Amino acid sequence: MHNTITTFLSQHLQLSKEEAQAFLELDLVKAFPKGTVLLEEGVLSKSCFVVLKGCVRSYYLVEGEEKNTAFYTENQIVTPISYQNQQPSEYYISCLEDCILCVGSTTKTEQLLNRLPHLEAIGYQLNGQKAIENQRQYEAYKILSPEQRYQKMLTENPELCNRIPQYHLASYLGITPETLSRIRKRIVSQ
Amino acid sequence: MHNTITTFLSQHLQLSKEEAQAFLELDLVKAFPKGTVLLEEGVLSKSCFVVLKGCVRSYYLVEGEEKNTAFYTENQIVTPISYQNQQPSEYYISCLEDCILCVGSTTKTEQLLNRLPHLEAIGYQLNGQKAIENQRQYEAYKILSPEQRYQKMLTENPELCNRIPQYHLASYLGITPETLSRIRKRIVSQ
DNA sequence: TTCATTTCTTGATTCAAATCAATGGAAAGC
DNA sequence: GCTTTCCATTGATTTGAATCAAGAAATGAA
Repeated sequence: MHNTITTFLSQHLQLSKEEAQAFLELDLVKAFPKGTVLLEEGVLSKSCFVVLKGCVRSYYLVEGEEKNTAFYTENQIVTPISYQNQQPSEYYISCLEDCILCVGSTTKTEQLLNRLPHLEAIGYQLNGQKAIENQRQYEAYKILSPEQRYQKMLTENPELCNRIPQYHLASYLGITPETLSRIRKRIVSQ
Repeated sequence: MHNTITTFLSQHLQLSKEEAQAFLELDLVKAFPKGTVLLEEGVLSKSCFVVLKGCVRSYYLVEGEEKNTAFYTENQIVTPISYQNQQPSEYYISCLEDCILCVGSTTKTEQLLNRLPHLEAIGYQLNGQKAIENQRQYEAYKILSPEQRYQKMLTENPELCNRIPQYHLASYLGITPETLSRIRKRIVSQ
């Protein structure tokens, strides 16, 4: 387990051994079975997460329909808007698979920042990257047709396309499962 | 002019007089006539902007069609992705109206950060806010119907709806001008 | 293995927005 | 002023995705 965490950390943060140790000592890692709801609509988020193993999704509930907005897999950071702005969440987050997550809270983050002040600059960078990524995704969604969005997904995230049930993928792509099925048929027969 | 800048600054940054002075001394403010292209596809962006007066839009050129992705008006910050990651831009930015802009460059930003190191933390915050804003916009676009998107625009940004030609607004909303016209008709007759 | 549940596919129909085409108005240029 | 160009509206038609409705396949549990 410690190994998984340090692997993740080294990929993102270039920490010294002491620094990595600081992370481990905070005891942040927890396991969650498939289906666990990590955050509910209307609730204040107390935690952010890093996926060490498994898959997490976020989704809005609109007129009884779940609308997936993101999937998070190994080494990805899940920071609910509600966690950042301390407003009630507008969406849900739940585990698509059995998960092992690094769970962060404001107090633990504070402790960490106290021990490792230079992490603040890294957070700065991560926020900037996140802003860019969100903008790109938004623009790609607007510009591309459903079929093009699926093609993009296929090339950029082939593993995810196999890992996730199609109806979840369809919801994420903003189409019905039926339409996704037909798109796939079209692509195969070309 | 200086007044406009200091007004903007005070709204965002809570600067001392000395700090505000540092901004002014860098001579960042320029005027651009309507139609000026501030950034072209394929080009490396050398500048970021703050709109002091006027309106700026960003758009992709897809198969000869302009697809608007954002409008920026007074006091809004325009940071091209290309400026941040120093990759060729995938989209255009141009002036919808005659504009007065505060123009930032990497060298000027450096000078500023040298004089006012505490601005770094503010940039940190702004990045975080931007990330949230982008995410919300993306999710709203996915969840809402064209009509709902227009309604949202109307309530959140009524001035902009009057300020911008409808066909630009339609492009931004991801619909044709004809459809927007029909949506407007529907709403009025209710 | 069998049964049940969940997920995916296929077909027929409906519906909303795009497209095509024309007209009416407003702003810009002379 | 008038003309021209650009923009908004309206109508008729087409199109692509949603919906409705069955089945088929895969997955999981007993």
